[in-house]
Formats: sequence, structure tokens, C-alpha cells
Amino acid sequence: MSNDDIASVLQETADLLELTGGNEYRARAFSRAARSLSGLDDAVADRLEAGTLVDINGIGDAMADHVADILHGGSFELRDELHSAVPPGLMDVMQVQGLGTKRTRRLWTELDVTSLDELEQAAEEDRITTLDGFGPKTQQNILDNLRQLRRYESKWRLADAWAATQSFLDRVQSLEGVDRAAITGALRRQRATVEQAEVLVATSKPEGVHDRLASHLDDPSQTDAGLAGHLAEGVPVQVHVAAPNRFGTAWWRTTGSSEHCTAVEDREGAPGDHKTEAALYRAVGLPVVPPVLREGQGEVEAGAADQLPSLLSTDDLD
DNA sequence: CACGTCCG
DNA sequence: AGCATGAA
DNA sequence: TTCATGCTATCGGACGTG
Repeated sequence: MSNDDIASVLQETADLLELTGGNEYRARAFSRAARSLSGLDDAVADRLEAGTLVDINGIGDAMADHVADILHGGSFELRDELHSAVPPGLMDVMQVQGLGTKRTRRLWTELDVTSLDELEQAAEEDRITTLDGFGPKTQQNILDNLRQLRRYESKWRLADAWAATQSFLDRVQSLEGVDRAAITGALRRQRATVEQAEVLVATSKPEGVHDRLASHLDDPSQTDAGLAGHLAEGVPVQVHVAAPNRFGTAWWRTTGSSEHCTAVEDREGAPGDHKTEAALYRAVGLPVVPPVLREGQGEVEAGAADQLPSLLSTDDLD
């Protein structure tokens, strides 16, 4: 449990307090405590141990107790109480840009909006403008921002998914039977957002590898080409398993995009088994196409004409 | 223009 | 809720 | 040291509303 994790529980409590119409100054106290903790250099757990938590601005005896509870069980009494007093969907409503605790509370109490769906419906039926202080622009902004939010729900930012996957890889690579493990899929293509992480594992003796991999995943399940589950950080992950002698082909195939793969296959048909991507591209008469370019945007034609753009790399920095 | 609300 | 201050 | 009391609570900019 990182400092930021603890801080977000406190901030959530502040929001819940305002959402339920509680004392706004009490809510601010939780906000301030959250801010102090997220900007703290040392680990909160250490501070708690040393008893120096109360030295921090905005943290007194009561708040320190709450923090201890959070560290121990992920939550604390007040927060649990407030949580059960608020419809679960209301927290989603607050994620809409332009909706804070005040407006969300009014939508809830005056229009019975308790979820994104109900919010959308209210806006479409022009009911939001019936509220004092909510005009046509506000209603339209709500609708726009709600749809914007929908486009990114179940999407992970590249950097977050990448970091989570990397720490999974670090553990997986040393597993018995794992010759090699690599990031693949949209994540390898460095898409700005990804729906899931994908990892390719090469193994020469598949027996038992599935189980060992599964033990590092949350809610693991068997799939056609390997297994699926969630990383500790909550990112959905697809683990593909392949024999080493066709690692290159599997890596290429799982990296995609499907448009890129189709474009390659349109030249020479489906590639055979290759150990490396370099061998695969050589076999189809193309230079190795960097993963970021494999989007089916003409990179195959460009490669065939030896016209691939040269990408910037960290080496280009002074 | 004054006020409330949201955001960072 | 935190914090400062003063009393028990 | 503990307890009781009273005072305080981030802030500036942007935007929409009436």
C-alpha cells in the first residue's frame, strides 16, 4: 500500500463526506491529510512505526488512527459507513469532467441520478436544465464529457500498463520452464492506451508452466493460446505461450496489429515458424518493421521499397 | 457583473 | 479534524 | 501529561448562470 493509495482513500472519504452533505470542514481535513501524504518523501508505514505520523501537517491523533486502519485493512470505519450510504454508481458520475461533489449531489438528490447511464438519460431528455444553476451549456458539457469518459473506460494508459507488465515479467522470467518472456500486443506497439496487457512466453517444456504462471496472476483462466488473468495492479493480461522454435512467429503474430499481419501475409502468405522476428521478416523479403509502426498504415509497402522512416531513439538525445 | 463550482 | 493555549 | 476550550480551515483562474 503506497502513500498515494492511502491518500486516495482519504480523498475519497472527503468526497463521500461532501456527497452526503456532511460537515464541509471535516471533509477538508481529509483532503488536506490526503494531500500531505501524497507529497511525502518517506513511506507512511515507516512513519507510523516511528510514531512521527502526527508531525505531518494536517495529521493528528484521529487521522493517524485512520491511516493505521487503512494500512492494515484498506479502509476505516467512517469511510465504510459513508460508502454504504452512497449508490455505487455515483462515484462514476463524479468522474465526469465538470462534475464535483456539489453538482453530483444535486443531480442525485434532485434528479435521482445514481449512475452514468441515468446521467446520460437525464441529459438526453433535457431534464438537467430544469435544475437551478444548470444551463444548456452545462448540460451539453456533461453529455460530451460523459461520452469522452466512456471512450476510455476499460482503457489503461501506456505507462501504467507498461510498468505493471514489466514487474510481472521480472518475476516470470526466472520461472522454471520459461526460456523467455516478452511484452507483446498493443502494448509492444506502444499504443497510447491499451485495453489489456499481452505477454508472450517461450517454453520448451510446457508441462507445469501454465500453473506456475497462473500463480502470479489474479483470477487466472485457461484460454486457447495460453492463459488470461489480471496483474496485481488490476490490468487485464493475456499470456501467450509458444515453443522457442516459433517464438519469432508468435511474437510477430501477437504483436499485430491484425492489419499489419494481413498486409504482410498478402505478399507471401502466412509466414512459417521462425525463432526470431528478424528471420521472419527476412523470409518475407522485408526489413524488420519496428513495432510502433505496425499499424497497417502503409508500413509494409514502405518497407518493401526500403522507405521506412527512421525513428527517434534515446540515443538521439544529447 | 456577481456568484457558485470545478480544477489543478 | 487539527492546533494552540491554558488549566488540572 | 492529560484534558478542555475555542479558533481555524489553500487558492487563483476559468467557465457558465442568472
